[in-house]
Amino acid sequence: MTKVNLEDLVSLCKRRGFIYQGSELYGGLSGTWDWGPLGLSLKRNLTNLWWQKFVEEPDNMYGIESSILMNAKIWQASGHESTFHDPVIEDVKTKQHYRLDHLLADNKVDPKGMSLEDMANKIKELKIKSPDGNELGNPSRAGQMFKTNVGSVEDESSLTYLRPETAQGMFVNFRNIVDSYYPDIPFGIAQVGRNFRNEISPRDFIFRSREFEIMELEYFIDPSNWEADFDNLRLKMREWFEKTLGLSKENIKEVEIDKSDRAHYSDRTIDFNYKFPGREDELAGLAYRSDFDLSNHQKHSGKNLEYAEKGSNRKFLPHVIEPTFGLERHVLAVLTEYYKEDEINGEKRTYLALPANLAPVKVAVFPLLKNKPELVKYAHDVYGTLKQKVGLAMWDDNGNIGKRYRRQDEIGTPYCVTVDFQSLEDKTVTLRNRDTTEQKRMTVNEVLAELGKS
RNA sequence: GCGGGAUUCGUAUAGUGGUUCGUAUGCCAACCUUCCAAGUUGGAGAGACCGGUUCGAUUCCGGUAUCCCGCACCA
Repeated sequence: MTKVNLEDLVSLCKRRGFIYQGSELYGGLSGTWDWGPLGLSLKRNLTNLWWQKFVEEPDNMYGIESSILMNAKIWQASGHESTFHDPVIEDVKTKQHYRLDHLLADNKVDPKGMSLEDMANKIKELKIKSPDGNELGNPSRAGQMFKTNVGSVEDESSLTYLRPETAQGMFVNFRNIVDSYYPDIPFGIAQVGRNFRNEISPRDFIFRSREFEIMELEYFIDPSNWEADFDNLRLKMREWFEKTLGLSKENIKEVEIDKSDRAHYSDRTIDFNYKFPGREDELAGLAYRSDFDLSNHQKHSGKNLEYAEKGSNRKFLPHVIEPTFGLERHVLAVLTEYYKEDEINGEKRTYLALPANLAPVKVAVFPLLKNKPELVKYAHDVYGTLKQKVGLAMWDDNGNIGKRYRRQDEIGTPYCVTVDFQSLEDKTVTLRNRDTTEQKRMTVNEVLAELGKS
């Protein structure tokens, strides 16, 4: 198995036009990434596959797209306004920052519900020192939500945030979906969207950035049998990783999150970790959120969010199971999984063994020789036909045939079609397979059939 | 955010207080080439940014930005 290191991936992504550093021309902006044509194509293919599997295939899923700017009250109700601003305190000597609430918890004080001042006072009162044994200074909050103002006046009343998660968009539309469709429980609301978090230190290429996309599902259930629903979703997620994306079992690890690390309202949370280059970390998660979100919104909005069961008098707040998928992390996982090296005639070859439904370019077409107009002309015709039918096709007549194959290998194009002299006589072309490098001679129609299979 | 290191053509690198910043590869063009990075010729392309020292700075110094490694943070 080929071992990948992150630098090789970053270099390939930049060189071949997958992913660039954000604002690069002006020295960059930490934690932002710009997607080039191939990266975007890969990302969209991935999103489409996800949408197909989790939204279109089942018949109880409702896809939505909620706005990034939302009423600030939503972030109060969800608890983000308080918990997404981590309280920290400074060691006056080392200038290190420590989590204020964690220090208190370590000293057997429950920080829940305490204001920043209360917590700081408690530190003074108990004469708590930093882990290095130094005095602690002023408390502050490490803000994780991007603030902005809606309207022309910039004051408290116009303040809101760029959403730090997509989930609330689904919860606040729960009633809309019920009113429009009145689906039977269980049903799900799904969306793919951008999120913004002012991370302290974005790291590891696109793994942790300040602006990122999440593919997410809120599955509304009857709480009486949540374990079964949870397990079904867990299996479905495994199917997605292993069957749809073809990620190998050894690279995916399910991790049960301990009660102490779980949100207090959750009875079960699983992380799906992937073996990224140099580290194993979270790719997706599955959390049982109980009725935490709906009951909070019911309380804060004052609106009744109960679901009235059909054919009975029962009314209840559905519980929620939430599968979450980091889109950029999926791109990184897929690149990691399919980055391969082998040898052809003693020369190293780098290629992306991407499944055809993920590959940014499905097929490339070349004339065997560039300086023979009749070859070029016919190859152009073939290219035109394929492009019309397949869409994601690429033309290349640069250098020699070997170079073109290698170039396509590196961006993961599964098939290359070459027009040679025999093509002019019998209208056949060669179809070259990326992974085996084998070639088969066939007509253009047969090529289309072959492409249609994958 | 803290500590350490780094930043030179797209990529990977070399070297230098003073003439035109070298190389490989990639890229572009021409020629050549009848299937896996062949060859020839030509071409474009670089010292992150802002200051300071100096007659002169890509080189030395400071700041900023970004990246990498640790810590911390996040999930």
